[in-house]
Amino acid sequence: MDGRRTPQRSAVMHALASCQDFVSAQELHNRLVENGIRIGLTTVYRALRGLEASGGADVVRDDAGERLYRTRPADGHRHYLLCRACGRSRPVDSDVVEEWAGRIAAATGYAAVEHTVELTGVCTTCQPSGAEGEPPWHWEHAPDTPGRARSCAS
Amino acid sequence: MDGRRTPQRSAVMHALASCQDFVSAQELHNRLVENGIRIGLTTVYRALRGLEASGGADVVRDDAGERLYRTRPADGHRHYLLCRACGRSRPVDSDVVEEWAGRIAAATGYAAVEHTVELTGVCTTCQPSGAEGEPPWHWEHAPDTPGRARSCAS
DNA sequence: ATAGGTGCAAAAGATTTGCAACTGG
DNA sequence: CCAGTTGCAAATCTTTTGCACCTAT
Repeated sequence: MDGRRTPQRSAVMHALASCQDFVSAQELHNRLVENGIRIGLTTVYRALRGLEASGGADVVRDDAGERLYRTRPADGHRHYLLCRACGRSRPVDSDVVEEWAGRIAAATGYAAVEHTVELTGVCTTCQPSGAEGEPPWHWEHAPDTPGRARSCAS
Repeated sequence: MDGRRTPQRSAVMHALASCQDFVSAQELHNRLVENGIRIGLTTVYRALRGLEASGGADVVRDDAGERLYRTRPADGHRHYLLCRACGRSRPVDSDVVEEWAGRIAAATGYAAVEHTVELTGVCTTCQPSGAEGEPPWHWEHAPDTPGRARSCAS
């Protein structure tokens, strides 16, 4: 029901797991190839889709509509706070929201209520020290590519 | 700062406003054309992009990554609960979430924290009466197209 | 053996962009 | 007038699919 075990899939799962942040299918594919792993982009997409379906990964969409994946922590359902500058993400405590969602469901009578919650901001490391208030950049793709400089374990 | 006033833009704004639910640029374009309004799809996209930028409309992405727009209520920032069966949406009280987001921001030190919150479920009208528990459909595109039957004011 | 997996090239779709013609103020 | 708009066609870009070939089990 969940598929066969193949080197490619293991590679994708491992690559995703070793990177504690959200990555796009294409980024993941690049890394795999750079690390000498022969794998097709299509396969990466399929593997990620499988993970998503089986609940093994969380997904968000960046502003451009691209899907970003991240291995889901063992304890299930999670929401994240992403840094718009460096792309790093961290799970946040979302009990309040879970309850809120449940209350809405009860109050409205809607069935099978699901929710999507995403937080984005600029982490302390990325904040232009000294500059108060809002930073000049406005949630576009980073000027050059500092935002794509997600290191992970390569 | 917000552009020139043209019949096309007015048409888009009016069409969007007269439809109290989320619509895609393409759907909106279809309706406009069906109503005898000559307008290019490109223009609809541009008008919606403008509205989004000026805060005149809220945007969500459906499961296929398509952008759906909805006129934003006069009182600003809002979150919605969408029915996965009929596509209808309703604003929900999200003070709790707003506070929660603020708290997270303060606790983590992240700056300029923004949030995205989407709730989806099956409204009472669409719930298969008699059938308890989870409906058989699993958040795919509706079997045929009952979900696209958003009436609005045509 | 054989159902499932893989990868290439091509298809699909939504959104954007180049550009020449048009128009609100 | 003329900067801002429009709309068509063509370009982008991510994700999916057709298909022939491979490989875990």
